[in-house]
Amino acid sequence: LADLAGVSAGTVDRVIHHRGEVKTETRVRIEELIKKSGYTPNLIAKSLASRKTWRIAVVLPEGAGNNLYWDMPLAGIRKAAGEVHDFNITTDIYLFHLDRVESFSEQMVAALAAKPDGIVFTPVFRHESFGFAREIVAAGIPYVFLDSRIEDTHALTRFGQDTLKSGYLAARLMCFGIGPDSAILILNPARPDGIIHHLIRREKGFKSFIKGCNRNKSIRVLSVNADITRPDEPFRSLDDAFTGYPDIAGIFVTNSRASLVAEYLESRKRQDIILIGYDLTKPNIRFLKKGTIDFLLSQKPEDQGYQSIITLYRHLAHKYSPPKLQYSPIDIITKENIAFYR
Amino acid sequence: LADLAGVSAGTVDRVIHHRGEVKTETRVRIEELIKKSGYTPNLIAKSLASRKTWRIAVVLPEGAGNNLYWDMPLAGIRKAAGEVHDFNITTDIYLFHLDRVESFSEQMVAALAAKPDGIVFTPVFRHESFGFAREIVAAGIPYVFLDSRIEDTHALTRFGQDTLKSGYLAARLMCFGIGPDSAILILNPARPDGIIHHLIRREKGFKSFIKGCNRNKSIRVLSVNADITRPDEPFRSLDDAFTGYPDIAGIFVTNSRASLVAEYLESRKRQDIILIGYDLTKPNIRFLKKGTIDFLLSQKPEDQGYQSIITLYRHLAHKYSPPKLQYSPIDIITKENIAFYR
DNA sequence: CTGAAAGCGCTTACAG
DNA sequence: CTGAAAGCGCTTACAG
Repeated sequence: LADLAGVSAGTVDRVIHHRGEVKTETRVRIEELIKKSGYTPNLIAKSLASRKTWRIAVVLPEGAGNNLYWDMPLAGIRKAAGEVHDFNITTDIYLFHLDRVESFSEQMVAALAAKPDGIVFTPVFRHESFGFAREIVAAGIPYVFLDSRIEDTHALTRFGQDTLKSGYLAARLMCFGIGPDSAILILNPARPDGIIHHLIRREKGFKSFIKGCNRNKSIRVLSVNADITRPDEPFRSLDDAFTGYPDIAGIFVTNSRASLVAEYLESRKRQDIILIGYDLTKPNIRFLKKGTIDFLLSQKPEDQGYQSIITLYRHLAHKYSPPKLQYSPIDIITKENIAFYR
Repeated sequence: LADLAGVSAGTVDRVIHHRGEVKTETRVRIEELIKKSGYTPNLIAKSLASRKTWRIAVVLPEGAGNNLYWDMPLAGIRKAAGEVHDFNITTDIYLFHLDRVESFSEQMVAALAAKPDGIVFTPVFRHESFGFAREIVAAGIPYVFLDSRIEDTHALTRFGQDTLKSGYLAARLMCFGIGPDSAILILNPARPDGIIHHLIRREKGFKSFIKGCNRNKSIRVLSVNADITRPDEPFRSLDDAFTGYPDIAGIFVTNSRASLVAEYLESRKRQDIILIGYDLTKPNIRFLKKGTIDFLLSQKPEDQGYQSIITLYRHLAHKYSPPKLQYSPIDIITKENIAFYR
């Protein structure tokens, strides 16, 4: 207690929190004392004494079904929620279905209706997300983007991956291992409504690196979009590609569905093909361990989820201002180091 | 407060902490209530109320001079120390010189003399470390190994890397990129008193993978120990190796001194050689960015330092028992993803 | 064996 | 503009 030096704790509190109602003279005196004594507030006591509580709403795609990816950020969010619970933070989670815009909108509306003090959400649907962001700004609520992101300068911060660089990195690995005079296939797993922005950037990054592939290996690149919602299309697309380009020696899958291609390669006995994909989903890990998938790039989704909550907590409780954009490391995972990333 | 159900807070406290002096009858009643109400103690309040303070002693090699590696765990330790400070933990750091056993012993003695409540140390000198470990056990102080480790079942936990697997991983990358019919050089940077145990294991892992190098590339492996404390020896050893084996196409350096080999390769205009090493030291990063070093494997030393303190805190304050052995992920770092690991 | 009181380092009304 | 009191959810002696 810095009140040993003149005034009462209440007054000291007022100057620390700039709550006015203090004579300039005594304010200055206390400020100097704080500096001189190297006073640093005890956050523990602060949190215990403050009756203030905060509610954070999280709107996230559901991980069930075949989109297991989304269980990972959720796990991180749950962990962080547990840790900040004693600091008077409660966390409410709203899950939506990735294939229905209305589901996203419903959950966002529900989250907003609860009037939270902070929001974490995944703006997968661009148009709608811009609308909601506007609403949230108008309500004066701080918010954080998780995983996806839209160009929005009002967000407190945006967690994500440098998608261009991640395509670059994939190409670097491919280029390192592939033999000369061969072809590479880029597979974009698409949906009826098109390809997600993310994947296009990864493809772009990949292509731009391959162009300058060192050691002049003379590599050709072709790229295919396969609608993964239609059962037979991926296999058929791949068969077509191999017929047209028998010298394909490497395949790059731009999202988490490399396991689909791995199944194909096994069925066609072509495990010699270099296969690179994204994300540590269960099926991907299985094929990585078998050697059918060579590399998986991972963006630490648990960590992103965890950080999104912690950042919001620090902002609410301690007025912390994070950098506007926070990229996760792009981990390179192989059969040999996967054991340490689980 | 669970005392709303019968007794006083003091009594509840006694049953929670098994402090005896409670009639069995009321103890059982309270225990049931705790379960039923889903009571979970507020750690914040607990820490604030408890007058107990703990001191942790950390004994670590000095990072100054040419062993910049050791600054990294230290950074993690400092970060953790800051975070647990409000939880009544103070951290004292004792640095020793890696090239003098006596320095290690002096610092260990000093650390022990302070009678800390927990100890983190790096048992680089095996013989002496066993002796100190015995002393610490006798004093009943919990301790944690950081980075290196010795076979000691009394340690609370040992943080480190699976050195065998890390050699394995290096070989996997080398094998993926190297052309057929070539030779690989393993360089062990040694000291006059021999090679550190660590490096031998890495070499062993590397060799065992290369043996089964896929696609039958017919690779030969030679290994060289170069005394890095003598200025000219590394370059001379490398010249000798290249004279004997002109088809060397890849070099694996078993510790953090890959930058030394990078300098050599640049001076001999042989940047075409694949170079794989360990640790994100400043010079290593520089050569990685230039492309002279192809891959660096990193064991998250900051994270290890950070975790060593947090683990000890959780053990002291909350009786947490960690797993006996904790391996860090082995990150694969390239020019393309280094930016995200700093 | 159990309760009542004081206190951890802060914040929050409420007097004056 | 400033102080004194009460309280956050616990722990720690101290009575009885």
